[in-house]
Amino acid sequence: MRTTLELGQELGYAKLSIEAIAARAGVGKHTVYRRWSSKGALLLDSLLSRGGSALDYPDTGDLRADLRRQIQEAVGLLAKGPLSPLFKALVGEAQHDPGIAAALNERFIAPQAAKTVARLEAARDRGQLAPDFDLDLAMAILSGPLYFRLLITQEPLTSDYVDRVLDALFAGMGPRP
Amino acid sequence: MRTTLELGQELGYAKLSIEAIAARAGVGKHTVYRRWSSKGALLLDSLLSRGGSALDYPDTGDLRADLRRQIQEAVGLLAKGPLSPLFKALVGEAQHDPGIAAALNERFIAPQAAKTVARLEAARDRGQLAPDFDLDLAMAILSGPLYFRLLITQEPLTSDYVDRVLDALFAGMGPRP
DNA sequence: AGACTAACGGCACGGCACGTGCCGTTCTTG
DNA sequence: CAAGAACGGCACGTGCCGTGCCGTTAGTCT
Repeated sequence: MRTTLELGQELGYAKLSIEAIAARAGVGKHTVYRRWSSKGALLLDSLLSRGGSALDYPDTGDLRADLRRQIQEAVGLLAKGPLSPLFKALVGEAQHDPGIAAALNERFIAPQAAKTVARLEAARDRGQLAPDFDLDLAMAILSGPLYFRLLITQEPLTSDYVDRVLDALFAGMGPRP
Repeated sequence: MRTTLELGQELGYAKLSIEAIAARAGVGKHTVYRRWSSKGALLLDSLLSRGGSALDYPDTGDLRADLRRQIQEAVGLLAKGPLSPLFKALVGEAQHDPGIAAALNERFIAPQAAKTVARLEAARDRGQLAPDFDLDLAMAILSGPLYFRLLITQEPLTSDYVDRVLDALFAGMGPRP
């Protein structure tokens, strides 16, 4: 997995081959195929083994600050760090490999989304949010524009942009009497 | 281009090969390579030749209804139609091919986004929106969650979901005295 | 301790699609 | 009507795929 990330950063996902990974790692191809059914599955595990756990939510009581901090951290890892191209390529791979799509969702997207929703829920329970607000939707409105920038328009994800999304979200989310 | 879409729907993008397209079309490979530099470029042109133009905005004066109608139409084409898997695969391809990413943006995403912004602008000029509202951001908040569902969580894009996103957007967008 | 077995690294193989030559033919253009 | 470009067809070398088959190593069980 270490070699996968190394070679992936050097060559890019498109030119990355299991053959080259095995050779560089000093390993037979069988040993790779025995554990991973495809290049995508290998990359998913490789990426999750790095920093997948680092994305935990703080709960300082200040919802907006907590959201901001966690998102900035995720953006730093997935959109700015050296692994960003590989993560994007993995999402790309998910578009034509249902197995990868399912695994990516199950092991990364869904847990991450659940954490966001849980944090929103905590805030709602404390009366910081309108009780009828759709938390899943709020999560999507928060994440959606960021992934949109990352994957579609490919513009840089500045922290200013994150703040603007947060502003917009809270403008429609605040406690309504 | 017709053969590309046909074969693409049959085999899926991953198994689609220029070799097979040329053979099915009764054409030499040179003839394909002369016009398109990659499978992705060919698919982009093929997709744009279909229904790319059908996504124009109505302007009935009712902003919400117009947005809703245009989005439902786009969703029908890109997320529900038979070309949906190919469109998703193209976005996937853009993740590791900067040329495709640029072309996709320039020829599809940006024009579409510009239309949305223009429609919002018209509404703002008529006083239907707060004058200080960030239209580009509004567009992203509208599109983002939809692409998020389409590409990331891969859940179905129901018209109910579209409506909920619209609701959320307008809750934070309405004219503020 | 020793025997058994599963996993291993290395190598070779057939298969496929890539991208690019070269052929002789057909179509377009001036 | 002549020149040249574009064409369909075919073949080639290349790279990686996924899978066999070796002989060796490492872990397990009694």
